[in-house]
Amino acid sequence: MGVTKSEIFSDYQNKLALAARVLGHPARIAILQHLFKTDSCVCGDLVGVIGLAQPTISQHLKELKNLGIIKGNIDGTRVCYCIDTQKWEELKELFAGFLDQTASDKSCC
Amino acid sequence: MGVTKSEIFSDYQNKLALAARVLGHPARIAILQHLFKTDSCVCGDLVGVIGLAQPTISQHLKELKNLGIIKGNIDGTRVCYCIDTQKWEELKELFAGFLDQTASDKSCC
DNA sequence: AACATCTATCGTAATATTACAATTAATTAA
DNA sequence: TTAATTAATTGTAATATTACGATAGATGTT
Repeated sequence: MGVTKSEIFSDYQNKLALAARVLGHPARIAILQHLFKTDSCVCGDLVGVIGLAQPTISQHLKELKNLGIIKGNIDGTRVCYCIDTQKWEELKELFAGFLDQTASDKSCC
Repeated sequence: MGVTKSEIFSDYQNKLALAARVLGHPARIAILQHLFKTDSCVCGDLVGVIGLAQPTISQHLKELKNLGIIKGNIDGTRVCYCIDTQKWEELKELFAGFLDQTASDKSCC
């Protein structure tokens, strides 16, 4: 065990959970915040800004890239990352659709 | 290692990541959807609705309760769960504040 | 070419998560 | 009281995640 039984859930449930899981680490939140803050794309200086080793940052960037919300551009020996605004909007809609649910007052608690 | 270095991140970053992590499992998404859908609070029939064993559901409910977004009410031998609407609004605001960020067009990618 | 710089990947250790069987605890029903 | 019902807890196995040292690969510099 220890493995999520994705097959018993809907595509929507899996998709939303996957996206939430990617946001579920402070380093990835910090990376995204930094990418939003700096107008120019950020490269390896994320390692300096956030206090984690280079391979760790690289690993987090990979997960963000896999989700699709950031893009990487090779620029010499450097790699320049930025938000994929299209995908970010999709992410926003995905979460909004879920979070906008409202509970009925018929609740027993 | 394998342990998140929470101490190097801000309270906001940790708080948001923690909340996202709780949403980061399809069973918990399914539980929340079911609680929203059924007007009356749901009890152990979550075990029937979702295809997981009772202790597993109980464990997921515990995490949702820890985050504060659901409440449990003891009703005989049963426990009745529902959304904590106040906390749900706070969660919505937390995510909205983060997701509403927009990237500048000065991006290099 | 030789060296420096930057990032990705590999390997691995420590820890966390997921799932469930078995059990316990609490309440209701007989 | 005894039995039945329901949910939480405990224990544990399988897997995933996090972090980083070491290394490789790619590009730029001298």
